[in-house]
Amino acid sequence: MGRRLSTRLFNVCIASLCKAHKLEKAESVIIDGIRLGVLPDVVTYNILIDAYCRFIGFDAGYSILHRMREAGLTPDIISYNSLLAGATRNCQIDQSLDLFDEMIQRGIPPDVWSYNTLMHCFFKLGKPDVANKVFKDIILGEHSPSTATFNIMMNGLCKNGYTYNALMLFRNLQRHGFEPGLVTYNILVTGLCKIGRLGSARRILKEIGESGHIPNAITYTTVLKCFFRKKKFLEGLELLSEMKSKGYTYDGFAYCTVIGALVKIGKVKEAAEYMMDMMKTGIELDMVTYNTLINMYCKTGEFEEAYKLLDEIEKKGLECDRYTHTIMIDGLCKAGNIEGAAQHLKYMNMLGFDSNLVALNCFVDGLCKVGQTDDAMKVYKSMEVRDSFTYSSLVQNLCRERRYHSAAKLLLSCLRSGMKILKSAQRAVLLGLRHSGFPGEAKKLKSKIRIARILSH
DNA sequence: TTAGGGTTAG
Repeated sequence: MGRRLSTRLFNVCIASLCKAHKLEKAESVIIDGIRLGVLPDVVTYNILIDAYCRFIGFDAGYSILHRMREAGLTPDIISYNSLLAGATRNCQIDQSLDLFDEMIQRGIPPDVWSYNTLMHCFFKLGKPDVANKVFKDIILGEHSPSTATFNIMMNGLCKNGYTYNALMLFRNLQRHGFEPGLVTYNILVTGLCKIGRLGSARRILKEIGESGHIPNAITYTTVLKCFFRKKKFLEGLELLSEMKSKGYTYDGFAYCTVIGALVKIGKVKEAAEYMMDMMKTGIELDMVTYNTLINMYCKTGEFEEAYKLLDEIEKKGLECDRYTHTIMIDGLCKAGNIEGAAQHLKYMNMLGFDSNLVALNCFVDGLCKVGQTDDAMKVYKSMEVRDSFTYSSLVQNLCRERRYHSAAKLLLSCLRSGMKILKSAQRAVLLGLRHSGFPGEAKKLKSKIRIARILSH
């Protein structure tokens, strides 16, 4: 009894170290434990499999299985399901299928979790048809489906562009007595918001209330994000105050949504208030949170604060990502510090972030804004990949300098490459040509635009 | 052990 209890406590300790990403420490605790006579059991190894899969990779997780056998222990269904989850996280379907073979061979029959994970893997690979076959197999097979089976199915359908099918499945299940949990509702709300069906999303939100569930951070941030994306700022702010009046506690995700949205609509003062709130709660800042804050400081021109955060990130052992660099480059450009932006771009390339389209687009726009349009054109010509942002920005800036013929040329090459361009950029070129004494050119351009559009469809 | 929300540009 004493021995079992200490192994359990030992596993709790290993699990919390693994959760905190401290794998080396967890390993050294295991060694200490062995010295003290507490031997790792199947649960210990299962915790390690999951952590190694999550933080290092599938192969590292799989190697724990060997260690387990060497220690004289037999992997169980949880060991295999953790490995399946690891393979699914990286969309390694071959490894998943090999694991199924291995499980059957070793006399550990896959359970409903194994099939759920397999179905999830096919959805992640963008193969909803195969995923659907797995789903049918679960329904008709010997295992009864779990709530997660339906959740993974509905989530997979939404992510693969079949949100309405997910909604139909949901209604069908409800008719058969299925009682959705908050996760199910959130999956549907997310799916509907992603395709812009705010009305339907709101109906689901109402149903959540009627079902007796209480919407959580995820529900709110999802709907909030959708309001802001659809430029329904007023409704977004109303929802925000509703959340506030309900005494709703935010987490890091919710704070990022709110701060990001407020910065976007220029309400930086309010954004800063939310930032202070967030700091008070003592939330552990991750890269996304840092990026959100750096973006806020860049937009208010407080670069010193932004650089302080960059130092803090480094001290914490975190690594800036492409968002961080893009935010810095855009911020410096917007503040007119094109030199600083160019330097940061070089620094970013030095770090190995070599094909950052968004950062280059910001730089091109920044160069135009300080009147260095020819330099912007040079950068544009050197770019391996361009998108609708690149062209829209250049065309608009060329028009501002009354260089309508160059703008027209770029406009056409954009449309001829099958990309869209901002309507306002198109209008600027056509109006510019017309009003600067080239109405004939404008007319010709209009026809060319029409043909380019037809050909690109 | 599985599933859901957050950060960048015209």
